[in-house]
Parts: sequence; C-alpha cells; structure tokens
Amino acid sequence: MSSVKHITVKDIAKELKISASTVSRALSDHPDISTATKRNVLNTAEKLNYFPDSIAQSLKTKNRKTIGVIVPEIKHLFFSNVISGIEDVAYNSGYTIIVCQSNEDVNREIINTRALLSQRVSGIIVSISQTTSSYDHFFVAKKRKVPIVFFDRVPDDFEANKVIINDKESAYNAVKFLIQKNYKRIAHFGGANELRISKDRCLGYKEALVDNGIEVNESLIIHGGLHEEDGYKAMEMLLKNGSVPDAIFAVNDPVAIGAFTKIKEAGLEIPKDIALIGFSNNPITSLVDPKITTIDQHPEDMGKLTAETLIAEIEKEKTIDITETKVIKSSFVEREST
Amino acid sequence: MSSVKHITVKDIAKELKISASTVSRALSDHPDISTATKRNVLNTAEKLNYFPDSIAQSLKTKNRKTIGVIVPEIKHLFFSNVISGIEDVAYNSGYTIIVCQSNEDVNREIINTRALLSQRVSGIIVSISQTTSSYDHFFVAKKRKVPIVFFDRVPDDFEANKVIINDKESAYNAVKFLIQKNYKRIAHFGGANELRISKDRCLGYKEALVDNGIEVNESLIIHGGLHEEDGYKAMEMLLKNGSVPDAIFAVNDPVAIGAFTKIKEAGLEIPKDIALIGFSNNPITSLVDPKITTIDQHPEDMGKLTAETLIAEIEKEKTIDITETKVIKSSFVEREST
DNA sequence: TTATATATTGCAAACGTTTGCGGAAAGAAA
DNA sequence: TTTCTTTCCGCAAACGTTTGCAATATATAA
Repeated sequence: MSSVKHITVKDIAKELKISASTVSRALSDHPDISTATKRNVLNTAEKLNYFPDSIAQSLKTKNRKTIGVIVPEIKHLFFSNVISGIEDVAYNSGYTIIVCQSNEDVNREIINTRALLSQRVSGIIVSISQTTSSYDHFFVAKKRKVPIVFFDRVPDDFEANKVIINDKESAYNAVKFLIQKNYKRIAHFGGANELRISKDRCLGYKEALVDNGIEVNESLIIHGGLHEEDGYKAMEMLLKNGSVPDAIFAVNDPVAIGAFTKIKEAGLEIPKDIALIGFSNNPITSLVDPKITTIDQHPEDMGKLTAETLIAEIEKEKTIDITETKVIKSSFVEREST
Repeated sequence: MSSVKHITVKDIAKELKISASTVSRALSDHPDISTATKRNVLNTAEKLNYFPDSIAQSLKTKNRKTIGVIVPEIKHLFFSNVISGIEDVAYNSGYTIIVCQSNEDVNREIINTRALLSQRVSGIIVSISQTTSSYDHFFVAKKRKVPIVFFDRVPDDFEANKVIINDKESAYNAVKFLIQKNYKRIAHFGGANELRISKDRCLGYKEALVDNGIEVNESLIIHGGLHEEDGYKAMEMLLKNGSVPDAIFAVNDPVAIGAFTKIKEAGLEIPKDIALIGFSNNPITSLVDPKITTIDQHPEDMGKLTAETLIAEIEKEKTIDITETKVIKSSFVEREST
C-alpha cells in the first residue's frame, strides 16, 4: 500500500501561477512577500490540504526537530514516567521524540544509537542498560556533535550533561531515619554494583551507619537484581541464615515489595519485627498494608529537566564544552512500614 | 550547537576516486558492482565512520521506515505496555517509532497527527482520547493513504483496522462468575459512556444479569472517570445512600482500587461483605490484601498485534480495502477478592 | 581479426524544500 | 524627465541519496 502523491509547494505554485520560492516564503511569512499573495498561498494550501514535508525541510535546513530517547524498558513505571515528561517539554518546544528500548542489552543499545544517528536526530537522551560497559557508541555521537544527555543511569566516565537524583544523600537520610527510630540491625538489599544508582545508594547506606556509630555488617548487605524476586530471595536467605535484621533499606520498590511478601509469609510483622524502606514511590507502596515508606524520585520532573537541558544544548549558538550534572532532590515519603 | 559536517557518500567516492553512484550501489550490495570495489567501499565507509542519512534516503525513496504512535498518556501502565510491544515488533522489522501523547485532548491529538503526517510516517497507531468525537484528522491521513490502525480505544464509525479485546464478553463472564458465587446485588462502576470500552463492559455486565434472572438496578450503576478517586467516590456514594451492594464489578483496576480503599476504610471486609473484580491485571491487584480478582488484557500482545497489522498493511502491494477488527481474548484472573 | 555479449562504472536527474542573488515594476526624489 | 529606492518576485543551486540509462572495458564467440 504505497502512499499516494503528496501535495507539494510546486502544486500550490502551479495553481497560482507563481514560483515555488514565493510559495515557500509566503508559507514562512517572509517579509518580502506581499500580504495579498500570502493570503492566496495560505488559502490554496488549505484548499489542497498541503502538509509541509518535514523530511525535505530538514534535509535542506539540517534542522531535524527530533530527539531520540533510549531507555532500558519502556514499560518500567519509572521510565514511562520520565518519557512522559520528556514528551511534554519536547511537544511544547516543537520537537518530536523517537523512543527505543535497549531491553538491557548493549548491542541493541548500540544499534539504536546508530539508527538515531542515521535519522539525524538533533539530540539523544539515554539511560544506559545494565550491560553497557563501553561507551564507544556514544563517542561517535559526540564526534558528530549531536548532544547527548544521560539521566538516572548515567556513565561515570563519559563527559556529558547528566541529570540524576541525590541517590547517596537520599539513602543516607533514609538509613539515618531508621537509626533514629532506634533500629540497629539494618540490612541493605542492593542492585548490581555496576549501576551508579546501586553503588550510590549502598554508599549512602554505609555512611549513615558509620556516621552513627554502627559498624557495617557485610552479611546484612545482599546484592542482587532490581526486581521483586530478588528482594524475595534476599529476604529468604537472611531468614534461612538466622541473621534476621530489624530493618531493611531496599534499593528500589520492587525489591522492597519482594521482601515485603516474604516477611509476611514468614509470619513476621511490619514494622514491629522488621521495618522497611523502598525507593521510587511506586504507587503500589501506598496500597499495600502496611503502606511502605519510600523515596520519591519525581520521574516526570526528571524527564522534563533532561529534555530541557538537551534542547538548550541543541539550540545553543556557540558550542561551549562545559558539562554539568544536575541533581534533583528526592522526597522522603514516610508511611507505616517504619 | 550546530551539528558538524556528516560524512556522505560523496566523501567516500572522493576518497576512492570513484563515483557516488557506485558507492551507493556498493553499500546496498548491488550485483552490478565488483566484489573488489564493494570491499573498498565498505572499508572506507567503516574508516570514515559513515552513517547513511536516512532523511535523504527516504526523501528519495519515499520510504520512511517509521511509524507514529498516539496514545492518551504514556505513563499509564496499560499504554506503556502496549508501546513496549509496538516497539518490539517495530524494531524487529526495521521500523522506528515516534510516540506522542494526546493528554486526553482532541486538539493535541489533531496537532500530533498533523505532525506525523508532516514527518511522512509510513503508518499511524492510535488509541483515541476521551474528548475526540470527530475524526476529520484521521480522514486526512486516510486520504493520503497512510494506514491507521486503532487499538483499545477505537472509533465506532471510522473504517480502519482495529485491535481490541473482548470487553463485553470479559465483563459478561466476570459478572456471571459473581452470580454463580451467589452474589445478588452486583454494582458496576463504569467510565464515561463515550468510550467504547466503558460501553461494552457495561453492556456485558447488564447482559449477564438479565441472562441470569437478575434485573438491572440502575442505582447500582455509577458512571464516573477511570481513576482511583472515581472508584473511591462511587463507593462513598453507595455507602452514603445505604444501598450497599454485595459485589462490585469495576471498569478497571484503578477504579477497583479506589473502591477497595473506601471499603476498607468503612470497616467492611472483602470478600465477605463485598466482593470485587477489577479490569487490567495491574500489578497492584496482586499485592494488596486481599488480592483482587481481575481480567488480564495482555497489553503487550495487543501492542505487538497492532504493530504487526499496521506493518502488514504498509508493506502490502495492492491496496485492498478490506478492514478487520481483531479481538484478543482476555484472561480471567481469579484471586481472593471474590 | 572482427563482432558481440558481459561485467563494471559514471552521468545526470530526481525527491521537496530553502535561500542567495539578481531583476522587474512601481513609487519617490531630483 | 531622469535617477534612486523600495517592494515584490523568480532563477537556480543545494541538501544526500537513488536509479535509469549510457558508456567503457573486458571477455567470448565467430
């Protein structure tokens, strides 16, 4: 089903017996064109149902108003919220977004950036996959001068604008909160240590302990994945070992939920036997009983800020090579599990 | 920050002292080109880090391998799952997706379709907003022969391929299930009646009642929105009226959750005092206590099927004008709330 | 050796825009 | 009347590809 012939600027020109260039200028409200012909052009454009071919436009002007987005998983609640924020500011700035998911696979991430580069996007937003350790594919974008800004899952050793939340500080405060509530044996269920977010949250956890005179007990730190089953298994392991904690700080909400489930199954009570803090403010946390204390990352704001910095970089005149990592402050959401 | 000069086919040609056309043909593995020059071309393309300009390509070939997606809200769980499915099959077919959200606003939906048409997408996937009642903007796409396929929120009176789930049947079966469990006063919390899904689910509800000898009691049917607060308010109203039901069939999970919250607040027990069935199989439903019985819509499969039908239509040779609405079978997920 | 077929490559136009430049027409100034 | 502005518009090239056709070189057949 091939597309029918589109109406072009030439068709309008022919209809009006004028040149294509005046039509083009009339459509873009160029001062050289008389108001009379402008009116005529607009009218027949309307009549013929003309749509400018933005493909041709951006070929000519080198200005594709498009930004590419690469995330690990679109359906992940956090990412879909971020994308929503990105789309919003993109829309309001006249940009259009192409979204790809890496499925946590570097190769797909590489292919995606190649595709975006081929599409001549004006900029790229990415949250890297769990399996990327080399950044060559981002370097080729950099060499091409197409701006990249990373969010949340950002590479340590790649010079670019980034936006994150204050993971370490958030973790620190959460754990400090637990300590002040007089919890002593505080466990941490973390994610893969390659991810900055996992590392930072773990760091915050440890610092809060030592700053408050509690020595870190490595047997209470369990690094697994980022999903529910990982929290479940971690809790299971601790129970089996007999080294049960009196509080848990989980790297994110799914992990917290996994632990939550196992705790209840074991007949223990929250927060009486074990307190629990998650990370993300997933809607689920406010619906379970007891409601889980967590940390709000403001994902939609993060998406907006990311898109804003990218667009600013795209539209900046001079290419000043100073990069920045902006940090959004999380909010502690105290509920019933602590 | 304007983009640096990109490497073109001409640059490769110059480097090799051959013509641009042979380079082009070599890159696309045209049989006319000798293997020797093909090898050379490939090598220098690699060396110069050449990326084909797909903008120029699609201007020339009229073949943009891109599909546009318009949904009401990206961050809505159902839609992000569908988008995930769409992206997956698009990726595997070499397509790229542009996603827009209408925010339930027709005007934005109109602007979005105009933008997609300008982008010369090969096809469009849409789930219409709650406020669209006229389909003029889709008609212009149709006239341009760019295929549209609708999913879930599909227009009644617009000829196109559509994919939906068996809403009415699903509702019918759910309510029948309640009746067989001996519930008598079954309420329905529905959405706006303009939406086909709301209408169909309500229809299934009513039919199940009459088919089983229960007369429909309009005071037990409350039409509100699709969000949590709507379910909460509906339940509140019923309690205030003193006309409390012994079971509720909600139009979707958020509404069910809202009702759930109010029921618990009122000190009533689920399912002893009131049974509850939702719609969507939102993860939340399996985490609350008691777990809520619901209906799985298989959103990711729906996304895949939608993308597949669209791509089939795009790549079909002859434009045969027969449209079809495919229906995906939902799954009933029985849990503790019934 | 000449004629014919085959294998490679190049030329140039085209896709739908935008834009620098030059030019005609008309009005203003001299 | 002539000269200078101003207003408005058209020509043609360009963006980076693809592709029909012609052209050359080489191999095969006669």
